[in-house]
Amino acid sequence: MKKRPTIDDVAAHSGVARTTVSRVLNNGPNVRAEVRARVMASVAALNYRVNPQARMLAGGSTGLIALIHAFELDAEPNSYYHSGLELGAMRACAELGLSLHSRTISPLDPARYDKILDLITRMRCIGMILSPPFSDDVAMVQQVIRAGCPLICISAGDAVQAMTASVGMDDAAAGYAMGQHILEQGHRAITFIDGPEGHISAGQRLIGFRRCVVEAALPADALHVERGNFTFRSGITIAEDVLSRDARPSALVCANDDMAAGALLTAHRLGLNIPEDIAVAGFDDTPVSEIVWPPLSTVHQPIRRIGARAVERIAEAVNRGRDTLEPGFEAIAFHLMARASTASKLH
Amino acid sequence: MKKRPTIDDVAAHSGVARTTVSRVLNNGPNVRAEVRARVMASVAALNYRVNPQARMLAGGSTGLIALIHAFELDAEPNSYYHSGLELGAMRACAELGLSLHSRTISPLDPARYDKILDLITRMRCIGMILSPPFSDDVAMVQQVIRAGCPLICISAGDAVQAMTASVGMDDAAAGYAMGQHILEQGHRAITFIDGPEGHISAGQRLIGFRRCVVEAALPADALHVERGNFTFRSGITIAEDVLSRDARPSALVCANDDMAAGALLTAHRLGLNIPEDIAVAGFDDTPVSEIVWPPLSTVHQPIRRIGARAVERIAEAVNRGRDTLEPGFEAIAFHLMARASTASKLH
DNA sequence: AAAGGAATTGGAAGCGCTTCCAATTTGTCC
DNA sequence: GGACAAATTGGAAGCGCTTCCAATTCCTTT
Repeated sequence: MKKRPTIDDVAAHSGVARTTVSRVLNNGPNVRAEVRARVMASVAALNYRVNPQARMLAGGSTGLIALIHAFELDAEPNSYYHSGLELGAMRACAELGLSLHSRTISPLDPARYDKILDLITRMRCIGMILSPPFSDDVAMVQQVIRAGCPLICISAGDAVQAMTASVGMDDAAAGYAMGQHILEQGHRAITFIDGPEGHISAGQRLIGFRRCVVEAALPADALHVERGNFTFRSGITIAEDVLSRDARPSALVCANDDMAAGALLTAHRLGLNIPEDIAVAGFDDTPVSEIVWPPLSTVHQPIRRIGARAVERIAEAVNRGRDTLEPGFEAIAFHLMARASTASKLH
Repeated sequence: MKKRPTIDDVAAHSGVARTTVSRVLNNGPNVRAEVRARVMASVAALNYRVNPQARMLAGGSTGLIALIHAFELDAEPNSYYHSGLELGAMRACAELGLSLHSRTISPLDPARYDKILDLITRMRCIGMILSPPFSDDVAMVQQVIRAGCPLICISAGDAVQAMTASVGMDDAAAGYAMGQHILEQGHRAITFIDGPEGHISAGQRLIGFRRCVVEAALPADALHVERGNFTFRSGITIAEDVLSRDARPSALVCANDDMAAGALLTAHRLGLNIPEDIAVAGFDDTPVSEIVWPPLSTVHQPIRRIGARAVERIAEAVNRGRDTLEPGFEAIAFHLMARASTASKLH
């Protein structure tokens, strides 16, 4: 029932001025190491946590972070991906006393650059998060950086990674892990259904998967690739084509779960048993993967964690007074979820 | 690029003191109607919006709202339902300058009451949202109310509705709407798969559905009811039973989408055509409903909206200085999503 | 060893708002 | 019509923090 300690309590406890505590808290310069340590000790002793509201008020900052995602007619509007990203980002914002403004913009909107710049100029947001496919739009990234807004891109490609920070799961590694899993199950004739052309994550997943196959020294024709577009429908139609050929593969790996769900459906319709006749796997571990039969093997993409990290990275940079994030990619750990849709035919 | 107007700008513009503006903004007493109107006009003219951070700081309130959901082993941890509720609530909180603390508690935890009370006493939250099944735990509701914490329950039953406010979709009306849709398609032999025993929403859906059937003056045996438990698995097994009987129904209505997805699977396995041989419908409109074949007819439950309303209601009450919400149920509009899984056999 | 500068620390003003309390106006009663 | 209470309004003190600027201390120089 006690009141929370304030910065003044910390100051009194460590015998310095409030200003000095503030400096320590904000990684400010000009504080002796000894003093800094003493203040930190007091912070710990009193279990002090800054009041973000007071900080924002005094600092005059809006504390606003913009999360931009693309509106695409193809994709369902409440997609698991976007919700997860937003929820993760929101939680992190709440933790840090920031606020999140999430906005959907069409990649075809001619005014899209202006809209984004407006967020920076008029709404004065202190940082921005771009999700795919905006996270790979070099021109847009350039504009934002030039406007002096700390920017982090979700699952960006190489070009953007060289310009600013990016977070995401290591899709190539995930593809590789899936490759290992599939090969372990004894499959030697595999079809991989890729995502839409130019989609970074899908491309990386394939690259990793292929690398695994190549390293296993399988014949070149062990792996076939088809192009899908991430939708359930495309999973259905491509699987119809693939599974009705003479030389049917024994495993069908799809670059996301929705297509895998479609493939599963087609397999059922063709009277195939899963995984005995055909193993199926996806990527992302969206809720669908447990609402299909058999439960789908997939790679869990920690999308909320990714959203949260994006916010944290921006907050760190801002606290350090930087208006640009260190270029490079930060990988968030993924997990292979081996479920019944790929259970081994060998055991 | 202009700075946002402050309360002092409004005060100057309307020729009163800052204090008076504050009173108007907080619905305080002792303000002449004429003055109130003048201030409101200035607020509108300047497009003024209070700075929630400053308000919290000065008011000394934590601005914290607790969202409690139950941790259940059966349910998937990232369920669409919980995420949606949380996201909606978070957005509303952001809008209102509040913060949300969402917490999962096991309904079996012997310390669950203490944990909840702790949130009120120690964390000093200004309001609480209980989601099912906690929203129907009369003892818990009583405790929270007695602790003087404004409480709103999601989709509560009658007993709780008499004690505090509740929001949700009108499940009985949704059931009725689904009944109308199913009857319109010409079905006269229907099986309804109910949710777990005691589940308020599932029960209401059935009640509404049954009322529709009764009003249509169909014979008593037109509607059969089976008990499911909301899981995909239970949809599969119950459908196996129901669909392999001699007198197979022509429509299978499930109290949620997950069970409907299971039923759909079973129907495929049994070689039935959907919707020709058997129509299938669900409730909720979760993403699965478009990741199955054929796309599932269902009732869209605006779960984000519900979360947002819950927060708004608490904020309203708190602003008005009340520590208890008006008992009663607030219904959020739903929409029937008629898709291919119930397309008419008549047309 | 004295002066100049850099590094470190503290004082104090204010961010935009609520709220206690005092000041002013209005209404009421005999 | 004057005294008193009630209603209405305004002044001013903070809420917990950042930040400008002045004060102090510590090193370097020459």
